[in-house]
Amino acid sequence: MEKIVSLCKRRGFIFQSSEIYGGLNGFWDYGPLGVELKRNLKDFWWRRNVRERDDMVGMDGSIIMNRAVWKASGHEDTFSDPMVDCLLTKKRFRADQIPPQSGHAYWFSGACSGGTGWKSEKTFAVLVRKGENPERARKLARQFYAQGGIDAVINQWESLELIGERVEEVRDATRFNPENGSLLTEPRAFNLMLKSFAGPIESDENLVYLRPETAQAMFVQFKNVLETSRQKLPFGIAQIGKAFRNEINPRNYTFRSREFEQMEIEYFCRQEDGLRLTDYWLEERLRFYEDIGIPRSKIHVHDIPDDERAFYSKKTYDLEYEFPFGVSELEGIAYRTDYDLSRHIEHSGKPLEYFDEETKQKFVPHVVEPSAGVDRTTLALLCEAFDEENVVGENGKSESRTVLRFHPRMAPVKCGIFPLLKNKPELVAKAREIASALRPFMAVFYDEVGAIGRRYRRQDEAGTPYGITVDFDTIGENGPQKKDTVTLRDRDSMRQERVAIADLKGRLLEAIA
RNA sequence: GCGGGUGUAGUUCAAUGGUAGAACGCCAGCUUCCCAAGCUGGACACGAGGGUUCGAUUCCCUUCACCCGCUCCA
Repeated sequence: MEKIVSLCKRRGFIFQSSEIYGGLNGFWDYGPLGVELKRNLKDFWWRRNVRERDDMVGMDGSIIMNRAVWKASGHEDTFSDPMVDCLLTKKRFRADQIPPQSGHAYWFSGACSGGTGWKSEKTFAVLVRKGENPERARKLARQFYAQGGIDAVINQWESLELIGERVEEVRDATRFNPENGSLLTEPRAFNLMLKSFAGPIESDENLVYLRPETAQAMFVQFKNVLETSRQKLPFGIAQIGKAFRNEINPRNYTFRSREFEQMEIEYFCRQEDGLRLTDYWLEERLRFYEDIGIPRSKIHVHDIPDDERAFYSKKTYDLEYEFPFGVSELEGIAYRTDYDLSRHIEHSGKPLEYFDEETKQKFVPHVVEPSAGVDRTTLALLCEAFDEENVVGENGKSESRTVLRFHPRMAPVKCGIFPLLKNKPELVAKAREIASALRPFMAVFYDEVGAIGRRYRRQDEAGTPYGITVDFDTIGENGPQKKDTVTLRDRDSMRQERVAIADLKGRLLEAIA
């Protein structure tokens, strides 16, 4: 992973956000190559899921929506979890998941160490359940106080003298660790939605959230889209856009960021088709990953069992990729039943039902949601493409070549174009002419600096699948047969072939289609 | 949020309580140059703030960021 991060910085794929000010935890910028890679991914997703289908339409919702949307969706309540930590082991629990316990609470107001004169005045407590030995409380308390002590205290915690012990009978208490009885911290709220204010006054009335998912816009605009697009069930709405989550702990490079981009589909259908369509979308999405260069063998399909699924979901598949830091989720495909539309019907009081002209039935459509992470998939593309190979040169010396083996369709730059020498005006002019001719059709990169081998290697690190070199044959110096031909170099095999300039465009367009 | 580790050039790594070095990379120049060739020249760094000190990149404190473990991931 370190090598990939380093390459991404070196070649301009990904930078730390606001780097010159020390960065910002959980935020990243995409550089010149990164933005092309990410755009190729989004464009291909859009093409495959929207343009090439007649049962899908797109939309682009606003990032900030009426707060009522998040009340209805349940995010305002459930997206903020009060958390508590064990004072002894530091283990964290969700406050609402602590089972009520009864017994005797042993409270202590401090501890001291006779030999060293060290003293602590922190409050601590241990719950002793029925049948347990009270001595256990004192032992845990000594361990607790020793944590904050000096070396001599830590090493001889068993001889610590406890201060201010008192016993209290408690019933159905939720402030003790269910595993060891240790006192927990006060509950602290962790709201995962980022807040702002719409309007100049920072009042509760003006409070708004940056959306934690793009999906809700597609539910709340369901009726408008249905009316204007004249779609019939089953049909889908697709959207690509930014979402924000105040992650407690951003980790693993761009994998868990606080600002990220999603590609989501809400595919609306009749209830009886829900489960079948969930499986259909699973296959459809696996095919997509294969078509961008992530082999099926690297994708783990996780069929989420009943007890781990959200209560409204009847079926959920997680698609996970083998990242260097572990197998982690790229996409979730969830059959969400009619939960979302029903919630918005209930909260807005507006009719969002579908009326079937043929059967004269009115009902709330069910929905299948394939929801993919753009940044996660971009990272997967980088991880999948990264390769270091040993190359033995003609002089017999072995060296390492770093190459990003992107699928040509995803590669940020499709083709490098090089004059063999930069001090020969005819070569330079011809190479520039070829670059100009290709530029309207694909991302190309013209480079005349350094030895030709160096320029090839530079493009290898950028993942450019093809290189075109204009040499003395091209300008007809070695006879008319080779005039107007160039060498076309393949990134992966490093092999070259002679290709007529006239054939270049067709060859390349076919490869990147 | 807790615990541990790390912050020196684009990258990898040195050294030092008193002028911060190298390699590779990058830029310019020369070279009929097809797989990181060579030669010459050049730009670029002590994460930030505070303290101790005559003087701090070095010692101390705080903070920020990154990595690992835990936790979390409706």
